[in-house]
Formats: sequence, C-alpha cells, structure tokens
Amino acid sequence: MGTTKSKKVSGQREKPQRGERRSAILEAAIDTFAERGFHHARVSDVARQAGVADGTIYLYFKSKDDLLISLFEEKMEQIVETFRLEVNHFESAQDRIKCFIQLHLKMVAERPALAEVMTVELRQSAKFMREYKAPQFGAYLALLGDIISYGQERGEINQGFDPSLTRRIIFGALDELSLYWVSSKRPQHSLERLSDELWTLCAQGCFKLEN
Amino acid sequence: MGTTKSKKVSGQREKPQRGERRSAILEAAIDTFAERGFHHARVSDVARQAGVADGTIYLYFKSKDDLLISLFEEKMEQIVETFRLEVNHFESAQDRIKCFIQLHLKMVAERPALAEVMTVELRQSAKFMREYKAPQFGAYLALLGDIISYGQERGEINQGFDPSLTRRIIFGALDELSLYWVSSKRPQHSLERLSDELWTLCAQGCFKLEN
DNA sequence: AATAAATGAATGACTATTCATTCATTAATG
DNA sequence: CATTAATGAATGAATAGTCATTCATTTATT
Repeated sequence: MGTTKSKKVSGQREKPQRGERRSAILEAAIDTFAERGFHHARVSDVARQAGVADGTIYLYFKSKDDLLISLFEEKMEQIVETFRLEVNHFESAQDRIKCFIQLHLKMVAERPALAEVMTVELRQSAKFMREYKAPQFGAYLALLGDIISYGQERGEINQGFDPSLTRRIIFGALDELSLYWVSSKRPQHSLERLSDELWTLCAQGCFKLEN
Repeated sequence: MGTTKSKKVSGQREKPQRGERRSAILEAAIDTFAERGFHHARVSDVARQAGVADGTIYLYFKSKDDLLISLFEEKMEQIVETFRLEVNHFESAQDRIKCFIQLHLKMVAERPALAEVMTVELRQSAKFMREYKAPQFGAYLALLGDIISYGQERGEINQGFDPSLTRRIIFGALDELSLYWVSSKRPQHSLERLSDELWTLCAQGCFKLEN
C-alpha cells in the first residue's frame, strides 16, 4: 500500500525547501527526542521525521550529540532574549518574577515537546553540559538571578537571600512543575494554577504568620 | 605486577563474599553510573568495580535497566523509611519540613554518588519510571505531601496551598540544589546554607512584608 | 557544463546478553 | 574419617544486534 518509496508515518513532514532544511531537522529532533528519548531515538528517525536523508543531517550537524546541544543552545538563546524583553516591561521585581514564572510555564504549554527535551533529556548530561558547555543555560539562570538582585537593590527583597541560590530554587521548582505537567496525560491542574502556587510560595511562604 | 589474573583498578573491590554479591553489585553500580553516566557505563565496568564476572550480574538482575531500577527502588525505600521515622520526632509541620529538607541535603553530602544517580541519571527515564514504575518515588513525594496536609490540619499552613503541587515545588527545589551541589567541584555554599535558604523561602517568602 | 547539495546503502565500532564450562562447597557413601 | 559424587554459583569468551557515521553516486542549482 502507499507510494513506492515512502512509508507515511504520523507527523512526518513533507520534504523541506532549500534553506529550511536545517530548521526542519531541529524541529524534527525536538519531536523525536521528546517522543522516544535522546538515547533511544535513532538518527534515521529524526531524518524521516524531517523528510530528509540520514546523511543530510551530517551536512548541518557534526554528530547526534551536536544536534542535541545545538538544539538546546539555539532554542534557549531565543527564550532568554524573549524573556528578558518581556520581564523588563515591569517595574517591580515582584512583577518581574511573576512574569518570569508565567512565561516559563506558558512556554511549556505552547511547546511541550521542546519543554520535555529541555527538562528531561538534558538533565542526564547535566554534569557535562550545563554550566560547562551550555552558556545559554547560564544566561537563563543569570536572568533570574538578575531579577532577584534588582529586587534587593530596590529594597523589595530581603538582603539575606543569595541570588545564586534563590534562582536555583525557583528554577528547580519551575523545572519540576514543568516535568510534572508535561508527563501527566491529563494534568489535574491548569498551568495558571501551578503558576499561582509557586508565585504565592515565593512571595509569602506557606506558613501562617502567627504561630 | 600484582596477582596473575586481576589488574588492580582504582576503586575496584576485592572479590565479595558469598551472600554479599548482590549488594556489592548495587554499590558498584552506584559508583560507576555516577562516574560515567548510565548510558556510557558498561556492564563490564560495573562487574569489574564489583569484583565479579560480567555474567554474575545477570544472576541477580534481569538487565542493565533492571539494575538501575532496582538500585533506585531499593535505596529509595530505605530513604523513605528513615525519613518518615526522623520527621515524626517533631510535633509541628514547620519542624517536620525543616527536618525533611535537612535530611535530603544530608543524604547528598553523605552519599554524593547515590545522589547523583538519583538526580541526574534517573531523570532521563523520568517519564517512564517515576510515577508509573517507581512506587518508591511516589512514596517519597507522598511523605512530603503528608507533612503539608498535616500542617493544614493543624492550622499551621494556609488552606490555599495544594499539597500535591507544593510538594513538587519543594522537591524540585531540593533536587536542583542537590544537582548544583553535586556537580560543583568546589561548592560555593555549604549544605547548611542551601538548607537555610530553602527553608526561609518556604517559610516566609522572599519579599518584604510592607510594599 | 560545472558546482553544490542531497541521498541512503554499506560499514564498522560498540556492548548487552548468553551459555558451555569450571570449580568451590556440601552431601553421601564405605 | 576419607573419599567420591552432586550441586549450582560463578565465569568470561563468543554472539548477536544495534545504530551512528561515511562516502560513492545521484540530483538540483547556477
């Protein structure tokens, strides 16, 4: 059945135009890595999904690892750029943090496959990739840390907090909430709910004041 | 040099006694997976580290995957048991949460290789393992959630928080702090500092009250 | 026609797993 | 007690399968 040469597979793309090959491969890699996991995904799966031949991938990327790293760095760069702009629309550090949390979770909602690759697949190489080889992850953390420092300068946030730790706490919470949401077939909670819960905890803690 | 048959390798164990084989393999797997990463670690590396033959591993575990899963489940079971006992020594939910945070980070300090396997290597299989196949991870989260519910029953914690979300926020923060600490060659902060920072944020939030 | 881009079958490196054999230990026998 | 037989845990060399990467050939572009 079907045409002579190509087995149609769900999600398979049409042969991409010249000049769109590279980004077609990146997008195919996001979907394939999210679905099968980086280690179980074959390069030929990515190629099929992108509508190109196996060898074509090696015209644009040095190796399968390079594909994962490029994917991460390029997408993360865009994200950092967008977030920085959006966040700066707000004056107070409180609003900026709230905005950051919402943007992170909005991205999870809009690009779940990308979120999954970033949260799940990348952590495994964390020790090797993150700070060391992943400047854009550093930029993401730095953005969050800058907001906290800014809040301290403005007197909104207690001086006692160390931005380099607090940013990790907030990032860790966001990352785990994202993983939870992405992994749930039918999430029990809306992303707005996740956002509010985290925001409230960051803002005022969870204990009643008189105790 | 050395004996006829065995090349000495750093960290290699002596041939384990009968009845200690299984746990020798588990301990060797922790070290090897932490050092090389699960996917890059060869079964023969684990065998050498444990001081047994390759085939012996298959007398105790079905597959390399099964070794990772068994490792996680068995260690996590012990951890949950210990944590539950320790935490219940305290009356207030505040003290229980503080205790939980401290125990988690203490474990990271005492067993960094185990912490690394649990935070880094396992996340990659997160979607498949966690809730679905990893009842002990569920038990860990449940313990944290129970403390929060308990705090709400006692009137210490605002009813507005959803324990199933709050527990993930706290776990995510702990997990990320652990990863940070384990990955840093020379951590900038003591684990006590990490513990205090997270505890303070959970307890009172980071914003000054009058704003 | 000349050049560049794309193809995909073939290659080769890698390693999880198997299983025929060994051998230390225990039980049976005289 | 001394000797022999039985057991099954342990071994590790060989297997079998996988899949990233290459490159001779084909197709598209200028």
